[in-house]
Amino acid sequence: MHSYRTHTCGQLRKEQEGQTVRLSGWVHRKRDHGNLLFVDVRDSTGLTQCVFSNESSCFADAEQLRNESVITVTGKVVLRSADTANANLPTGAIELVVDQMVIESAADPLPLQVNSDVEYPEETRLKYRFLDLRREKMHQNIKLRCNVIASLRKRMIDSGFMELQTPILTSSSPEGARDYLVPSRIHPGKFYALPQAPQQFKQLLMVAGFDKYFQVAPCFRDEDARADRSPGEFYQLDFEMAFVTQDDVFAAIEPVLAGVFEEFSNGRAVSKAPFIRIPYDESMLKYGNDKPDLRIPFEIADITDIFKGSGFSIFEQNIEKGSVVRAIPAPGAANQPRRFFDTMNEWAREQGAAGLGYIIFADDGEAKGPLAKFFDADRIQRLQQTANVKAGDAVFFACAPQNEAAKLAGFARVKIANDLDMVEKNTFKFCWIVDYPLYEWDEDNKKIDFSHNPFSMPQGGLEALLTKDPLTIKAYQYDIVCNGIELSSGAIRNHRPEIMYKAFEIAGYSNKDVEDKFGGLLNAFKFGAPPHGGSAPGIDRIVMMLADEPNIREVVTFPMNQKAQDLLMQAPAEVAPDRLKELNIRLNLPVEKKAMAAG
RNA sequence: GGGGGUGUAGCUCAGUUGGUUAGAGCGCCGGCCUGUCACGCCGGAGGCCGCGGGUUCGAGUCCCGUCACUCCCGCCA
Repeated sequence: MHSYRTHTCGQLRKEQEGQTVRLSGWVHRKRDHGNLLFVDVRDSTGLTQCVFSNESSCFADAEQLRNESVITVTGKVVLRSADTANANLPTGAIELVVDQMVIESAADPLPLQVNSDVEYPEETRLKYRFLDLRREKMHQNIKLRCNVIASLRKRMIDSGFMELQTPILTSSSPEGARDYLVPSRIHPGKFYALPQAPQQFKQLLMVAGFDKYFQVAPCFRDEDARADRSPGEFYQLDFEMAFVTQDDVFAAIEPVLAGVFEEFSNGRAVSKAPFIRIPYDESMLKYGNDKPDLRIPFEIADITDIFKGSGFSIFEQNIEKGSVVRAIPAPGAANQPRRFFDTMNEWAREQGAAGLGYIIFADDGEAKGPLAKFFDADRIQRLQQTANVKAGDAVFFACAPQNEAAKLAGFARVKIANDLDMVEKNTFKFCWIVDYPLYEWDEDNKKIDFSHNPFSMPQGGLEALLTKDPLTIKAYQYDIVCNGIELSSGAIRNHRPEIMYKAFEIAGYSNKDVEDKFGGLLNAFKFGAPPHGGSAPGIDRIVMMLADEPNIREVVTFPMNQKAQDLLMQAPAEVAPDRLKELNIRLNLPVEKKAMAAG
């Protein structure tokens, strides 16, 4: 006989009627009828109703059971009568009539209820994560995560990728985020860094001739958290391919992502490969950002020209100074109450804008609103055509310098869509954003800097770097976006040392700077490097979308809180003085922290 | 670093215009109950109303400060 169980709690059916079986699990819920007691016993696979009658020798013990205690019960599988069967439960045709019970582990009163889906504060959930993870929804999310990762792995391997590991203790990498540093004991004063991504290693693997690499890669970045961004660490499906163009990379990963989303979509629609491609500049204009939510059925348009000479002096003066005007349609909003428009204006001011002008096209086509008088028939027609609005719609105007106007219009588009409930539901809409600028103007430091990844191959190669205005050069750099969330960015890499030197020179780095910072990679490129490229979709975000969760912590087993603390394991923590001494580290804390440490 | 929101029982929340003894549901403890499956019924314990200060005859409620949590901005190529 098994010590703990012959079956799992989700397993028994009417076929097992009459068998003597043993189950182990948690007390999910107890229903005490005095001389008859029902206990739902739960494990990872499901629930089984166990019945204790007062004739059973373990009845008294069972009455004392608290929720979430762990028990092993032995008894006979009995068919439930028609009026007592539970059709909502997979095991509802039977029940276990218990004659022996062992309490494996008694539970204290609970800080959060496992058998309920009531909401608890983040803090409680994280401190008692082991209980939170027992709850139905979290349990399913984590199972989903496991299945998604297994599916990604299988699809990558079936496509000819090799899963390879790269170091966790490494050197500071060139990504833009802060590193997590690990002090070296053997080399006083020196530090390892945890990888922000295996970027240089995967490129080295290409130089090493492995052709197609992937990894479910942990990445570490010391940046502040967001709802869709774990503090500290997260996982990427990191991959890289040799001898590929941008289109080859897309063709390799699209079926993997589309396939995984199809597999776990639960009836929701998924974009078919190939995904549409939107140049960066176009995305910034039409959506106000580089992560468009294509579930929203309307786009932003530039209408700067229409305001020129309109007589609306505030906008005209700003346009003189270089501002642009962007139109954000609000389809069908003509009949919204005045409050809708006032609220949008207030919201815009909260965003730091001067406000949002608007025009309403009544059902009969008449233009209304404070700005309507500045629009003659010709302007009305141009506006309706350019912004794609008609009778019954409204349109908002954002007037500001180009980047600000784009950003405000982008936020307004999302807000309008949400407020008017126009975001298409039950669908995953993918797109690629392509043709990112290689450089951007760094206003703080008054210099040209890389806008994204310094390792991207410039479009036009060395020729472009030598002849074109740097700010007009595009890179073979791309993001994949789904429903307004950036899943990954990637690039065709710059594998030519002479192009790298030149690219860095334009951003103000000497050859020596490049050699000092990226010597390992650069050196590798001098011994026969294949052209290569790749990407790294964020796994946590993929699972978060498939689980339809608004927060990334809902799909991570043991996440840290927003302040990068692990409330369960009490990390980060102080360490013993002798450990610091061994590492040649002396603390120099700010005054108030010193006081706290001393106290 | 900055901004918004929240903070009342173990948990989820209510608490009127500032007014006497701060409530409910779940959980916990005790009692009753042989067909429940969110079992039911009766009873009980449990509160520095985040903390500090102020206004007031009187503060959970108003004001100031502070702390914690949370969301957002900065940041994250």
